[in-house]
Amino acid sequence: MTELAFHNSATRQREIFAPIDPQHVRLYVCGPTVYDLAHLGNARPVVVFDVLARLLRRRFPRVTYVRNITDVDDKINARSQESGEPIAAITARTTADFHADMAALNCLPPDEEPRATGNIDRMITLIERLIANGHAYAADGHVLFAVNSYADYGRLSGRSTEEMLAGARIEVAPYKRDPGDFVLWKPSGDDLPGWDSPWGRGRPGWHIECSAMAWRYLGTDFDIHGGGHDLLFPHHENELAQSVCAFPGSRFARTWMHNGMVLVNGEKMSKSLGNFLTLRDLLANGPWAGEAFRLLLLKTHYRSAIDYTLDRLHEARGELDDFYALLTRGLPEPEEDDPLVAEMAEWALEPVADDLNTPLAVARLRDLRTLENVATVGGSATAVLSRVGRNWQPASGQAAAALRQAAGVLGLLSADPRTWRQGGADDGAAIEAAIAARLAARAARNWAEADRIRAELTAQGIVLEDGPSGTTWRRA
RNA sequence: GGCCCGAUGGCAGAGUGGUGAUGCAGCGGACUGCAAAUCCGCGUACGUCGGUUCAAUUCCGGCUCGGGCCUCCA
Repeated sequence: MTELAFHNSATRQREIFAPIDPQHVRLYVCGPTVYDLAHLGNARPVVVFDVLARLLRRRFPRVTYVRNITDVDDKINARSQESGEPIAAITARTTADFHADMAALNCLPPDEEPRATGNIDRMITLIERLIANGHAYAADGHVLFAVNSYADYGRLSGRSTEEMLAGARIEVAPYKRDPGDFVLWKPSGDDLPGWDSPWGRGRPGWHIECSAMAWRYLGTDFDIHGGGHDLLFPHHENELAQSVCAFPGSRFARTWMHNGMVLVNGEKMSKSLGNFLTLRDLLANGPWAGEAFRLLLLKTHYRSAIDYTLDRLHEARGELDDFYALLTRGLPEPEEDDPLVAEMAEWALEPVADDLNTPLAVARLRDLRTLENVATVGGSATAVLSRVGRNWQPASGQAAAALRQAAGVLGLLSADPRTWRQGGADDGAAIEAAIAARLAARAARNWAEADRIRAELTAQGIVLEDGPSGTTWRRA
C-alpha cells in the first residue's frame, strides 16, 4: 500500500505523512460560523476533508476528526439585532441547516463537533496561561495577544510583521501595544452575549475558540489541521501562536492543509461580495445535485481554485448517470475478499494517497467503469488495459465491485442506483407496461408502433435503453 | 503598495526532463429495425521572452494576464 503524502502549507512542501501516534490519527478542521445558510464555498473544505477522513480511517486503526461550530460571533449578534430572532434560535436553526446540507453532499459527520459556547471555560484557561507566560495583556477591558512576544509569528503564513504592517490600512485600536496584536477576549455590554471572566463580563475573540477545542479533543499536539486557504492568515497564524505560546514546547498541528477557493465568474464566492450561491439554491436543481456537486468538487485538485458553473454541475450529473447505469444492471457479487477486486480498487485509490489527487482517482474510476461495461455489455478493453499497464480480465461484477469500493472512499456512488435513475414520480408501473407493449410491437416487427411508444415515453422525460439483457429506463 | 499561488486542446482538468492522461462537446466506425446505451478510433494545447540541458510543457529568471491574503471570510 502506498504511503500517504500531503502538501504541508507550513513548509510549502509535499511530505510523507507520519502520524504522531500511528494508532490514533488526529484531525482538526475549522467549521462554520452559524449565522446564515452555507454557500458553495463553505462546502468545499467539508467535502475535501471528508475524503481525507475516509482515507485516514481506511489506513489507521483510529481517527478522531474534530470540526467545530462557531456559535458566538459578532456576525451572529448583528443578525439577531437586525431580525429580532434570538441568538440561540439562529444558531440552532443554522446548525441544523448546515447538517442537512452536508448530508446532502454525502459528508459523514465528524467524530466530535464541539460548539464554541460549550468551551468558554477552556478559552479562559488558555488566555490565563497566555497572560502568565507573558504573551498576552489586558487593556481597556480587552485581552490581547502580544505578537512581538512570539518570534515565529508570521512563519506559518509566510510573512513578516513588517510586511503585514506595510500594506495594512486598518485603523489601530488605541489599546493595542502593537498594531498586529489581536483580541483574545473582549467586553460585552448587557445587549450582547457574555460570560464572566477575570477581565469582566465578555466574549471570546475569533481565534481562541479553535485553540481551545483542538486542545480539549486532540491535545496540545496533533497531526493535521485543515481549512480554507483564506483562513491561513490571520486565523490559523493566530491560532497557532496562541496554542504554542500557551503550551511552551508544543508544536500544535504538524501538517496544515488548505483548500482552494470556489469562484464564480472568476471571483471568490463570498458573503461579503454577495456573489454566492447557497447549497439550498444548488440542491433545488434536483435530488441529483448534491452528489453531482461533490463530484464536481473532486474533479479538481483541492488546492486549486475552482470556478463554479451550472454547466459543470450538469456535466458531473451526466457522469454519475453513466456510473449508476452500470450499477443498475444486477451484476453478480464477487466474494468479499476477491483479490482482483481488491487490486483494482487499490489501484483506483492510489492517487488519493498522493496529496488527495482525486481528479486522477476519478479518471481511474472511469477506467473501472469501462472494464465493467466490456465485461457485461461487450466490446474491447485494450485501450484501458494498455493505459493501466495490467492484464486484468475481470468477470462480470468484479470491476463494478472495485468501482463501488473505491468510489466509497471518495463518498461517491453510494446511492441506490435504481433510485438515482428512476426516482421521482410514482409512475414506474405505467412505464413498465409501456415498455412491455413496445417489446411486443418490436417482436411483431411493428416498428411504427414501437417507435410511437418510445416517443411517448420520451415526451414524459423517460429514456429507454435496449441492452442484451432487456430494456431499462431512466429519467432524463 | 507588500506577500503568495496559478497560466495545459472548444470547455473542464491530471501529469511528466525525452512517445502530452481523462471527462464533456465534435467527427468517424462497430453494435442496433432505427435510436439510446456500450465499445473502438480521430482531431486541435503545455501564456510570452530568455537561460540551463544532448533534450523543457516539466528546472531557473524576466514579462503579461488571472486569482488569493494583507479587513469579516471556507
